[in-house]
Amino acid sequence: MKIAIVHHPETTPKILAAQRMSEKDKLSSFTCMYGGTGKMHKDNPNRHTIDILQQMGEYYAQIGVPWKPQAYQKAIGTLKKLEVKIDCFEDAIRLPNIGTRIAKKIEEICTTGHLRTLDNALADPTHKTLQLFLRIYGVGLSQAHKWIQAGHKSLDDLLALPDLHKNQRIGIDHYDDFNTRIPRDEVTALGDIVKKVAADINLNVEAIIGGSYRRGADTSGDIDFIITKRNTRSSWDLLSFLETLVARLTCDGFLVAALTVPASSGSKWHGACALPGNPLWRRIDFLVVPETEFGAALLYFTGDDIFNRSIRLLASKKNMRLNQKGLYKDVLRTFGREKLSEGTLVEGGDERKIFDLLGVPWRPPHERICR
DNA sequence: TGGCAATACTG
DNA sequence: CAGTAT
DNA sequence: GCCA
Repeated sequence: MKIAIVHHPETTPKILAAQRMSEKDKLSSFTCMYGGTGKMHKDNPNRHTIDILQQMGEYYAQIGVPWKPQAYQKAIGTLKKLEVKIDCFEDAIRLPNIGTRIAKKIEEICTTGHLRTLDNALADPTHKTLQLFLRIYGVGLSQAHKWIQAGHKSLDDLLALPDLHKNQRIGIDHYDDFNTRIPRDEVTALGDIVKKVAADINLNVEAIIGGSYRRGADTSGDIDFIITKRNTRSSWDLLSFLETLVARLTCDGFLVAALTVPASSGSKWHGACALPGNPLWRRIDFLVVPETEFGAALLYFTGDDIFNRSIRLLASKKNMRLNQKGLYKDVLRTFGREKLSEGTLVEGGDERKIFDLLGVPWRPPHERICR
């Protein structure tokens, strides 16, 4: 007897095509699929709107409101790509990542020149103090609030405290240093010193500068080093090298403070360095990675953070997981998306392959500026 | 209306 | 663990 | 705050 093959409605070619389209549409909403150059031309017609929304987002971040800052960042990302001025609710609301609330604010900004909610917020003297304290390395909302609650108003007030944590004291002592942008040329010069010493210790080691520097920025907030060594399969293989490197650079007077040191199985070192003859302390981070994780580490340390979050979210939607060590597949999660299994490693060594496996078009670092 | 990245180090 | 950092 |  012949068995009739009946297409289930959802498997007809037409429907399948439609489903593929909807898959594609879903993916197109991920920032990482398009990236951005971050080049905000001085003539961007929305620069004033962007500036105000930026402050509004920062304000929410500073008072610890969850998720809104990210929403503002995404909205700003949309405006930055435009070449036309958006000055009314109707035009704004059509744009991706701009909903009712932000569209209203855009209209207010364009008609009055400012945002009343923001003006009120920034007029609050307590908030000024909060902003001051939050820019201390090692100080977050929780600590800043406690200090404000206790009546402290200045960095000098804090320096008089007997129970400051080690890193907090460094953060305050070098408050201005750490909050001063580093010109690209200086990052290059600082990097050359590290590279020279690294090569002197072990020729199989490669040290590259990631972060905003790799994205082509002309100033950076800190220096992010990714260090790898040929034929290594675990970051443990690099810990002794890192120890030697840090010792040598400290001895040379280049490294001037250690803020965090890797655990026995760890991989990151945070601290400060200074160019000979330059009194400014600069934040510097080392991430040591085995060759097998180099691509994932590079992706992670190149950022920007919006790009990272976007591509990691995309991975998780595909039942995968992306972290600084690699891309994993078959990750099991609960209905609440809580992770149940690590998944199996698919790729870690090659940055391009990770893009490919995720279906994300490769883009050079300077096109990963999404904020 | 629920989800929004994922992980390392300090105290 | 909560907090801070990337 | 925005989006699926």
